[in-house]
Amino acid sequence: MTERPHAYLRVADDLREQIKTGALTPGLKLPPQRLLAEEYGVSDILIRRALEILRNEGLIESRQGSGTFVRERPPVRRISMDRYLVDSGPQETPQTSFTHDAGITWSQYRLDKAFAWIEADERLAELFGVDVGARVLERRFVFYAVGEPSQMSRSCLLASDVEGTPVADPRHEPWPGGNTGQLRSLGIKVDKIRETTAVRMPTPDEAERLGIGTGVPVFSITRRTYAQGRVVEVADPIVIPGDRAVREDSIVL
Amino acid sequence: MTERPHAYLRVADDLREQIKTGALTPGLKLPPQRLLAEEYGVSDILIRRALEILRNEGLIESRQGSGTFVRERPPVRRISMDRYLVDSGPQETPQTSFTHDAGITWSQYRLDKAFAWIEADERLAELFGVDVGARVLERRFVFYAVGEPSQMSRSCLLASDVEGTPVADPRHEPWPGGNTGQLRSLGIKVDKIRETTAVRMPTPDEAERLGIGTGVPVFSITRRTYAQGRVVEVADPIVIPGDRAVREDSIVL
DNA sequence: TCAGGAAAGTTCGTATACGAACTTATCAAT
DNA sequence: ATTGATAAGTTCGTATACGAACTTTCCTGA
Repeated sequence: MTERPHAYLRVADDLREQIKTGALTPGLKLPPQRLLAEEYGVSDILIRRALEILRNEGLIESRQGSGTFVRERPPVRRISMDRYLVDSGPQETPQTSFTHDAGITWSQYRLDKAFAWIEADERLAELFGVDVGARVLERRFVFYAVGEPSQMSRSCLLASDVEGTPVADPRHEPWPGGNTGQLRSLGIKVDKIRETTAVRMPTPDEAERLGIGTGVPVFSITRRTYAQGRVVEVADPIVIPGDRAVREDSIVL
Repeated sequence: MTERPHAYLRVADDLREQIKTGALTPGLKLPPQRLLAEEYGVSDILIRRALEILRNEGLIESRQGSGTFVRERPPVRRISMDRYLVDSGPQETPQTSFTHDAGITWSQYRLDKAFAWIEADERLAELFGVDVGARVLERRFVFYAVGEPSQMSRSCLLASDVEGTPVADPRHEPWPGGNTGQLRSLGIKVDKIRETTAVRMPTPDEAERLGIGTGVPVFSITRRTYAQGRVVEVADPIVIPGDRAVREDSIVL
């Protein structure tokens, strides 16, 4: 690391180094900004800038009125397209794509849900391949694994497919077998799933619901579920905290 | 968007909105901070904070002594595992997985490279499935598409495979057909590729090389290339700016 | 006409300062 | 012993201020 000309960068570099090497261990509380300013011999505003940089990098977390802490690294969850195989497979034990990925059992699983009938806006209509204004069942979920929020999503189904069926009834969630299971109960056989994965910073709302700092990036996945050549389900977006998940993909040539 | 209690967030929101809606078009120069401060009726330091947020989001770019400009939005690049099919396919026109993804021709493609012989550290050894300390050819690349840096990576090959071959000679980069082509030239037939995709904030170094703000998240991909059941190449990490790329994946049930 | 340099404009680094908002620790009163 | 109020500690929002470093414009002089 070459000598930095700017004091706040030097401070940031130094603290980052200490965190990376483990001199500052996760969960540890940093000295108050007052002290840091004194130690480094710079004004408080430079300390604040340095801390903001580290906060953006996801290395630290500030709690107002309490202090600044080195962030804990939560366990990693592996997301793979294979999870959709369990949805459609035999159901010895109840599972969904989510429980599969999170590596948890049905009983450690919980979700918040909110159903609504809406009209497809431009984006949704394009994803579905239907006209704008088409009636759609919008289902918003927040998934918890062992109490920790670890995924939220908005999943949509066409009213023409599900209106008046048990699938449209929130009380049946969570549904063993997940989306694919639900669709199968309607006689719709899912044959292809496409996902578009983007990465971005969370909205303030997402950050709060997922219990992450606003400096932690997220996966934002758009999923299209196909059956007989048409789109039967659209999830847009599926939001997953980036600090506790990785995608796994493979190709055989 | 609800009313924000904090002035600098209001300013940032307002400017962001103007950029998103196109009221401020790419390339345009913003009013100087002095004027902005006056317009919004806040002190200059709040303007600076607001601008820093937008800079981190990759929306604007400040040139010292000159002004602050709305950034040009680079086109979105789609990353899919399909790109590895090109590598191994017939070579009518030279291509690599990178040119395929970026949707560019060979001539719009350029890369910086740096080769070195190193000894495998713990992580690398585990990825390869060899002993720590094994000799490895480390190749660092920065890929440019139409002049814009859009990917950087560290790709490693085992010395036992490549030492003394043309593949180990930097002058042969870029190699038509990419990694797979190189390995084929050594008589190694790639049969499987696995990728682990994480999302995180860029290191300061990565942000600089990729020309992104430190607030723009990146894809960090670890790739393992297999042939006959062993790992013949490891790319760790492949770093791709999150503001100009999305992953595309699909599964057929 | 052209080169050189000064002047103006601009972002950026940095300091001091004060109070608001929030959390934690302390201590007193019931 | 439990509760409730108070104080201390801490981050955060915000203001003013000055000069450094850099870029662009413009003017001067040959």
